[in-house]
Amino acid sequence: MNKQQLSRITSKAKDICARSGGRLTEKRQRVLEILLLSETPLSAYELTDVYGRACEESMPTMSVYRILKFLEDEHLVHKLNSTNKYVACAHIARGHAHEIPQFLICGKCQSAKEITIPSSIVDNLGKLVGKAGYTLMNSQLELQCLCNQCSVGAS
Amino acid sequence: MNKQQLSRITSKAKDICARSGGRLTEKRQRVLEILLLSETPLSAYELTDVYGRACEESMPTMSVYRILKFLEDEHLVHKLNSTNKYVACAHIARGHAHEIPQFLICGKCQSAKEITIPSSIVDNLGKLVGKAGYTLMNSQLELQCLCNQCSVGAS
DNA sequence: ATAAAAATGATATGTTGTATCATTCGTAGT
DNA sequence: ACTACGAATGATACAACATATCATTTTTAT
Repeated sequence: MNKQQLSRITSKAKDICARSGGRLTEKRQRVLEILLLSETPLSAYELTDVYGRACEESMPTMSVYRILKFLEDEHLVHKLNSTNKYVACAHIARGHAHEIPQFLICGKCQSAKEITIPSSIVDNLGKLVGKAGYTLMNSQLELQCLCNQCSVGAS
Repeated sequence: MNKQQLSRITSKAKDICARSGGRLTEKRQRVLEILLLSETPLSAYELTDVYGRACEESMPTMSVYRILKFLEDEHLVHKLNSTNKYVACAHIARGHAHEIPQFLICGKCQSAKEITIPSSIVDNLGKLVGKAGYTLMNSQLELQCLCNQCSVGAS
């Protein structure tokens, strides 16, 4: 991602926050940028480290958690529950309808790709869940995968 | 679950362990029984507490983790990654083909129901993942739901 | 009986996340 | 510009989840 793309995204992110009455402060923006630029999802503590090295000043982990919560509430960041790590939303630049995201997580290189599953599949899942006596509330799936690059290079 | 059912399951579990060269020791069996009898998934530390109260002797949490790992390896127990809790496999008594389980987790009462998703849906998911440049390695889904009982009683 | 292997205990520590109170920063109203 | 208020952040403590490592006990095979 180049600087122009990055600034386009953060600008869009500012709009999104403003529309909901929030503010994308400098620190929040920096945290978001770190996630946008990261090849892999990061834990809150990893983020703290990266922030400290990148910004010449450290931030308490507590603040990182707070900022992550803010960004999650704005749908700018998603948490991967299976790995306890955080990723920037892949849809900030375009419309950002914040549908429920699904993730493909490579078990080797840890990369995570955000995809949107066709509603037909989600509907089928919902029906199945209904038959089992439950109601689907949230369908953020996190699928353990191998990315093609890691598949090819596999020993 | 009554005593007879329980003993049928633990007997079956012993067979499963024996076939793979493992042993369902008394402590392992007790841990499994606690999970079989629990209404909800339990964390390792909750299990430690329950064990201590039920068995008149305490077990270090480290041992609980080891036993859980053993039981997971034998496919007698599953870990819910989204909640860091553990459940007994629902299929020990019958064939126990240990297919990949999926879970419906009630966000209100915390109950978890293990289901098997038709291979057609899993296949569709797999194709989708393939198009995105990944290979599906494991499809234990954990779906956040509301169970019917909690839906009805909802305020 | 004994040695080897498996299981468990004890202790320390690493990782993830929350609670709470203090302080700083931004903005609106005067 | 001043002030008061709320939002944001800092500092500190601690809770919950998990692993590393070495010691001890139990089981199994010879």
